[in-house]
Amino acid sequence: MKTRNQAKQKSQSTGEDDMSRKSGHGTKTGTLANTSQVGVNKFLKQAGSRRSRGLKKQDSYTLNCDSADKGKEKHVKVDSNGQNILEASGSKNSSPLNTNDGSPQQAKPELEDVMADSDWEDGSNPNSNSEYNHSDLINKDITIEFESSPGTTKRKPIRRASAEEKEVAELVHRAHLLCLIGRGRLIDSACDDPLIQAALLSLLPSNLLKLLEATNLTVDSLTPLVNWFHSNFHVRISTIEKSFQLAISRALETHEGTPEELAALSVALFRALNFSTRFVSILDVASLKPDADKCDDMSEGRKLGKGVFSSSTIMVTQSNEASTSSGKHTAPIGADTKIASEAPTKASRQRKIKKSGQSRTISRDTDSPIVDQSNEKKMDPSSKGSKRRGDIEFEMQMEMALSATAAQTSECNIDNDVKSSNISSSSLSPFKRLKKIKFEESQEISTAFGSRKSGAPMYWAEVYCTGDNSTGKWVHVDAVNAIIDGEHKVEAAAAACKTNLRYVVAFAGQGAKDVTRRYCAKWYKIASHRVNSTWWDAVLLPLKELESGATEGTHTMSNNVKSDERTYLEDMELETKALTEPLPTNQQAYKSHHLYALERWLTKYQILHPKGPILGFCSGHPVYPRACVQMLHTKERWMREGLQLKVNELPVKVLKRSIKVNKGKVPEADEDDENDSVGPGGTVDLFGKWQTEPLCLPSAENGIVPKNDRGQVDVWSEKCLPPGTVHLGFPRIFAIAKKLKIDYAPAMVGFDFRNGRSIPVYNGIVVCSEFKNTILEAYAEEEERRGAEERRKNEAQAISRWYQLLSSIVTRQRLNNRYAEGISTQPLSDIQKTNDTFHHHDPSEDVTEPISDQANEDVGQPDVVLRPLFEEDHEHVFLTNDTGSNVGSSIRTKRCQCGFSIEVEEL
DNA sequence: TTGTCATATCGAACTTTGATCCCT
DNA sequence: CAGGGATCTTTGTTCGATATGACA
Repeated sequence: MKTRNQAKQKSQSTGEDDMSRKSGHGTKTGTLANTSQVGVNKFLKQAGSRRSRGLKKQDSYTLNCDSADKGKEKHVKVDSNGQNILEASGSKNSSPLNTNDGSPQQAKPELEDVMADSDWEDGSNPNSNSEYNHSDLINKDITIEFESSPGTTKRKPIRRASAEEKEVAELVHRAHLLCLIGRGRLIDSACDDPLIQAALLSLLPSNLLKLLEATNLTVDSLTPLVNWFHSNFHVRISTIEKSFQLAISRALETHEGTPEELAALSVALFRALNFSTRFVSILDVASLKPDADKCDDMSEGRKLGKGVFSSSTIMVTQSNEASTSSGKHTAPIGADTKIASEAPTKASRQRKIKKSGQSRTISRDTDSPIVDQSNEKKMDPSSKGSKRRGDIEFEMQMEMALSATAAQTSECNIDNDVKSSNISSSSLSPFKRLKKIKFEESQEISTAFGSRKSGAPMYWAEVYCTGDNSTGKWVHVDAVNAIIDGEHKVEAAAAACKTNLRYVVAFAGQGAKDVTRRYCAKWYKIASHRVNSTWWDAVLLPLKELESGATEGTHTMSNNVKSDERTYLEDMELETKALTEPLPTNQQAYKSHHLYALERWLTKYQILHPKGPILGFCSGHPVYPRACVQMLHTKERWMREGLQLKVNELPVKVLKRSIKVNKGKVPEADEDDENDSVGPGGTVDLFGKWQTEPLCLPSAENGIVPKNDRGQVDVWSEKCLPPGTVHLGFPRIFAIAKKLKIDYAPAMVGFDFRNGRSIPVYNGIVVCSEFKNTILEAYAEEEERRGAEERRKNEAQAISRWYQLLSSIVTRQRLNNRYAEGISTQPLSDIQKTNDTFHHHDPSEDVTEPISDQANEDVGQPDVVLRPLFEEDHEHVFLTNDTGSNVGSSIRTKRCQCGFSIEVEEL
């Protein structure tokens, strides 16, 4: 039975649940394999339902399946799970059409269940008419009617994500995070490769090698090194090698590589020079919110390979849509409709982006080849020309990006304005060129490349600089773009490329540390896009230790700051940053801000206490620290938390109770209620936590359990137990207490909703602690007795059924013998033979033994009872000693030799 | 372009302490 | 006739979060 309370607990403990599973002592079924399976199943199910969502929109579809089942018309019905279920009219042996979705191993009974259980949407299907002649339509084309033509479907159906979809999105998010952490560690360890480090050192000009001897590393001393790296290594888009180790070696050889590889090389170089260096990466992870990928987070789709098609295919198919789709796609109407309706908006959006100049950069993404390949695959061979033009476009963009980054290096002024920091004046000319090309090209080549929000700084290094002062700090070094100490620019640059800066993780020594705070000024914007921090912290905890262990003192030993202090100082720095976020300028940001609060955005059950200090003003409204926001509850609610109100506390807030609650009960009083609802019973008094104290219930005295006015104890938690009492949550235990005449109270543990009302749920009893052992012992004894009794009953029933079975066999044989002479007498002789072998048993011997023993050793007991069956006109005779009885029970089983038995209770 | 506001919608939380019939 | 067990049915409201669109 699921009580509301339990359900609530379950929902609240989702985070911990995962943690406990992770640590191995979770639920019984919480093995890693099971957990994974559950997650994967959800995902697959989700995928299936997503695919069919388009179909679901229509009422029902019919299609001709000539190849599959010639001459038979099938009605495709799509159930809520996305499985296509076919009914072949007039044919019983129809089988599910083997479409892509749905589970092929689905058994037939299940299928029937699905058909029975699913809510069929009523469709105006003429074929369902029994008078309908099937042959008439066999060769006719099927017309599919859309409710509105694709061109006019402007308004998107607003469908909000369900809880399940959210859960799946979160699972994907988590899994993706783990993968990206794994990737980061892989790269980090590649940066430690001594061969690569040595090779890099060998390339370094001698003047830069002096850095090896540098005692106090400063930001300025890094500049020539970074400039050298920037001028010697260049960005290439694709990578050929599959292993990162090989890829980085190749990048080292060719002086070209993906941004990821180059960033790794820079890290390796810094490490070769004995700098404490981390490899830092933005984890561009799949969105935590369902369906966010397709609208605002295309990079995530890109990373996952999920959005790749949705972005690239549309661009290409847009032009060929008419020619390709009409012939092939008859079934997946919904999907095509969706694409068709979405394509224009996307294209326009991308054009918008381009116009605003945000497509300045090249794709530095490692996954770009995937995108390109998929583009190629999706493209028609005939559209090869457009691909070429795409290449030209891409080259242009690359050139543009390089010039842009070069310009950035020279004049990296601190500018919060995204556009101005990214598009320097020198980069305008290639941008114009690109625009011109785009203008000249027909729309079909369009934006396949520019659509991707690429070019965001994704990888860089952090070098620990002791500098002139004694404290030192981690310095952002983006060698690929030749930016040093530009941590404040990262957020803007990422935002310009529509990349969310949700997770920035620094890797070192196989460990990892979340350093998002360093780069993120507006935490409130990303907070809701990050996973449950409990889980994330638990994941990072061991990695953080590894990381801090690795970054200790690899630099010169002369610095004053010790390694653990270094970690501590950085933690403090990040913490400080977290606590000193600037006040947002828009009011809505205060709604869910973790640091600040406006009174107007407080919820019904919240209050400011104490009301101050005022940290500032936003549009004239005072801003208070979020820490002053306190939750309010009713007296009863606090009781559940194990708290009670202090004496003489007045409610800090009084809410009007909803009128409608009483409406149903007192229909006559409607008008009165509406007019004046503020009565003593019409209000809810709310109290803050500061008005409460630990619950102090009357303690048990003289073996009497203090009960509430309902004669029970509400056991919301252990805290709610009166002192000196224990909760014994066992079934039927109240009977023991009753029997022993020990005072007890039923333990109510929650409510269950049935018949539209809440029903209390009880679980065991509450008794005084001194009786605990007595009751438990008696309970164990009683349960044992009950168990034995149940066993005895089961066995007696088994025996009885054996008797009945064998009797009926014998009877049947006898009838056969009598009325069907000559037909297979063999079985009878077998049975008789069996009987004969047991004939030496004396029936009176058996009854002296307990029945349970008989049943175990000699289940059938046919020898005793079968013989009399052959006698005609049998009357049951219950011998006085032929009874079985259980010790301590007044029930006796009387048994006739024929097998008939009856239970009687002796008075 | 961004912020604000209104509106719509969904999910979550909260609410809260049986009645009746049938069999033994 | 008492007592125990099975069965009945599956609320309704409010609030918060979020998406969307209009407008400044």
